[in-house]
Amino acid sequence: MPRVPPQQQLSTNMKEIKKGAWSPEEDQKLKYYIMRYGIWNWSQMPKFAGLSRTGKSCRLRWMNYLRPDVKRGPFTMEEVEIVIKMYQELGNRWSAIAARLPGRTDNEIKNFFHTHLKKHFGVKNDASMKSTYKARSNKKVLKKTKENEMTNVEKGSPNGCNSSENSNITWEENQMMDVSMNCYNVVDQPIINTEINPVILESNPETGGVATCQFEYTHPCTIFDCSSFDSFDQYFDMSSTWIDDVLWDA
DNA sequence: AATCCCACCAACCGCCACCTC
DNA sequence: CGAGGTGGCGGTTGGTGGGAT
Repeated sequence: MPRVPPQQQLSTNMKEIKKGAWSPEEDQKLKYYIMRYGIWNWSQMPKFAGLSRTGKSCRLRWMNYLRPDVKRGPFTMEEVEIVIKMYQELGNRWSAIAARLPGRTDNEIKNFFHTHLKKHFGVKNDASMKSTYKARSNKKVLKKTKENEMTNVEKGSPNGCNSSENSNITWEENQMMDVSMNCYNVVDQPIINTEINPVILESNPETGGVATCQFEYTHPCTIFDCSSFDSFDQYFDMSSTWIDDVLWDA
């Protein structure tokens, strides 16, 4: 029997698989779900998190952008040196290189290499590569600083999200969401350490009651009757509305 | 001021390795 | 042992913004 691609598997369950840039709401849903229930199964997760995305897409978004320990901003000279050194050692094994650069993702390193370093490889030596990067990097930092100054003045949304028509979300907006979620957990107790180390689950919280299950908070479908809460979506809608109310009132 | 070009980067795609049954 | 499911990896694409003309 031919293998069924994950997209097709999901399309039977989901009305429509969304592609392209992630909206702030989608980010918040994914982040909130993982913070609350951990990572248990990427392919099933979008369904329970109320996301019309493939598991792969969710995983990528989490790994490359939403994960709390992801480091943003320009590469430091030390990081550039490591990338160059590791590339010479390992070649295009980006994940292996990323393992040597805490906070940097393989995707980010790959992009960085293709945009900054690739053209230099085999043409120029390391010193010239680094000097070229340094000049560009300084220019970029200056630009970013200027942007941030502008941003601090112009952005005024109480929940930190830019409520403009643009559906793309910035890193700064995501960080604001982190702050929001830390302050206003919908559960009675704070979620201990999950901001740094989300729980990796061994079972589906949907099934509940499994001995090896490590999640700290009960999945909405086990709190309530599954017929009334058959997805995380409904629960999230209730919770986020509550969060929004608190934040706007504050 | 308008248009074009290019750099950047988030996200997608296809493939493969590993695991489970 | 083989089939199927899942996650991870690397290559590539497409949208966007900024600089050049």
